[in-house]
Amino acid sequence: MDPLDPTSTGAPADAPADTPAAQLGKRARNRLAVEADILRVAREHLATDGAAALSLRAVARDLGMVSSGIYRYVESRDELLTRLIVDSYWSLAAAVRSAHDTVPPDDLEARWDSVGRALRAWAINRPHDFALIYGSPVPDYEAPSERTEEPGTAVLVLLVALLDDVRAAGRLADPRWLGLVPARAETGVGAMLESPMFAATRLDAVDLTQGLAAWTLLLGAVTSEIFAQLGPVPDGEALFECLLAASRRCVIAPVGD
Amino acid sequence: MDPLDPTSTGAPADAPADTPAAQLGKRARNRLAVEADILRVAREHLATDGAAALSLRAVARDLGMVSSGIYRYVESRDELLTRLIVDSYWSLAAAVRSAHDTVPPDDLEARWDSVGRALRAWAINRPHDFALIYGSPVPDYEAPSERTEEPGTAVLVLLVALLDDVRAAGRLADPRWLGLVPARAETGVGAMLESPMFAATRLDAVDLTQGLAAWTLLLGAVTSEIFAQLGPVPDGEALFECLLAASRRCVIAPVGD
DNA sequence: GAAAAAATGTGAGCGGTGCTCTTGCTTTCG
DNA sequence: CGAAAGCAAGAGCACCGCTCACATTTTTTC
Repeated sequence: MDPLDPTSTGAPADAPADTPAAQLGKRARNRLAVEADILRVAREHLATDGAAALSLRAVARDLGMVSSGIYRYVESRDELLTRLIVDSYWSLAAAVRSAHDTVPPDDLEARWDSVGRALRAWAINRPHDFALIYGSPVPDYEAPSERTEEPGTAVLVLLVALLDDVRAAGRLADPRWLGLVPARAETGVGAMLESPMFAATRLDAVDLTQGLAAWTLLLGAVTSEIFAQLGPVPDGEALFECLLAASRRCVIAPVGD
Repeated sequence: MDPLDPTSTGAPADAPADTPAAQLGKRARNRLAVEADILRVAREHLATDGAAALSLRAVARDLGMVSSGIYRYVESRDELLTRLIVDSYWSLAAAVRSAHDTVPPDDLEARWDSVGRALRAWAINRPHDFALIYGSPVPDYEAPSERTEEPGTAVLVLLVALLDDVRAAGRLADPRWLGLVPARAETGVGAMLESPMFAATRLDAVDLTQGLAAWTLLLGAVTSEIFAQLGPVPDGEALFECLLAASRRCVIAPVGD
């Protein structure tokens, strides 16, 4: 609207140095703000009432807009759920990565433990987000894999790198500890190794299966605690430390071995 | 009522041979039939659309009754959910127990494996029921513990007995295998041993923690597969066998040890 | 057997949901 | 400036859980 700004009619594409929002028209600026608001309010509702109770009408109401108005910004309830899921994945990945990056790379045990503890801490702080990505899938809804694949595997990518470091250091636990039958491991996960995720590694099917056992135990420990599947546990943190150590042993051999 | 009653899975309550129902008035007889019908139809809806999509109106419609009429038989939607949950618990317990009872009691490994395989098979056959009891809790609803506690712990009771047999046979895996710190295990699960569930056993905190690690790994393996947390896995059964063996090793020492 | 009581079926109705469509208005762009 | 696109608002549809008043039927009680 403002003709005084000669750049306003130019390509508002991107690559602004400073104040990117100022270059956009009031319409585009408002859209960004509203989209952010929707996600923020939806997050609040998610944290207080859970995913199933998430209501577009309620979000719109909180934002002072008419119920139908929110559909200008959100395609559907499922699409909002997808945004929240992607958001949660990134949040978890960031938490895990930042915790992992504070420990020295050569301390393999500490790296595993930091990932496990960060996962548990994140899940305790945001149980509904945890349920969103690791709980039962929302019925009649499946997240579009093209949007969730990358953030969803971010944590696994980090663990695969760690697993490869363990292998490179010759510290992989003896597969016989887990009673692993190589042939069965091969048929079970062999094809997974084709994934680009493992391109930079020298892991084989047995290594990967060990890693999956450790990850399954770790995630199972967090899931069990968050969903209270065992009822009230006296000291959840102590129990988790036990299970964390057990999961660590699945992949990393103790020093005196 | 008989917990392992096969009719609890939803078979229509036809009058048995000895016809105890014949002694009741037509009103009481009809009530039993309608209650069974409701549970059966609700099960079908649960299997096709999931728990979140379960609708009392739809169940009533399928039964040819007016939507408000169903409230003569069901207190609320949550109460119907509770019935389904209790039903699922018993169904799982029956499946696991019947599988377990077909193997000789002195074959400890086979007993563990049979439990694990029965759990997985049941979960694959009835994924929504599995999600109902081991998935994310339904928001704004918590199952009344007085109704779910007994069926919910039935599988654990069986595993605790197995664990105690493993201990009695001197076949418990070395706790160092899992890197267990006794003091931490004590604080973590010590108080759980007070439960009457462990009254007939001689298990200590370390034994129990080992068992919890095994159970967590086992349940995590099934959860991961049912909820497809790892994406498409080439051969789910082979992978499960690997994880099943790993979970078994958490509690039972291999023979040549 | 008649009357009272309890259980059951019926329909209207309340407030909530996701979502669509139409109607105007404002901003943006050629 | 005018056309096009984006937007707010409201009405409306079909569904949901749940309540209530009312008529009917069965059971119990006198």
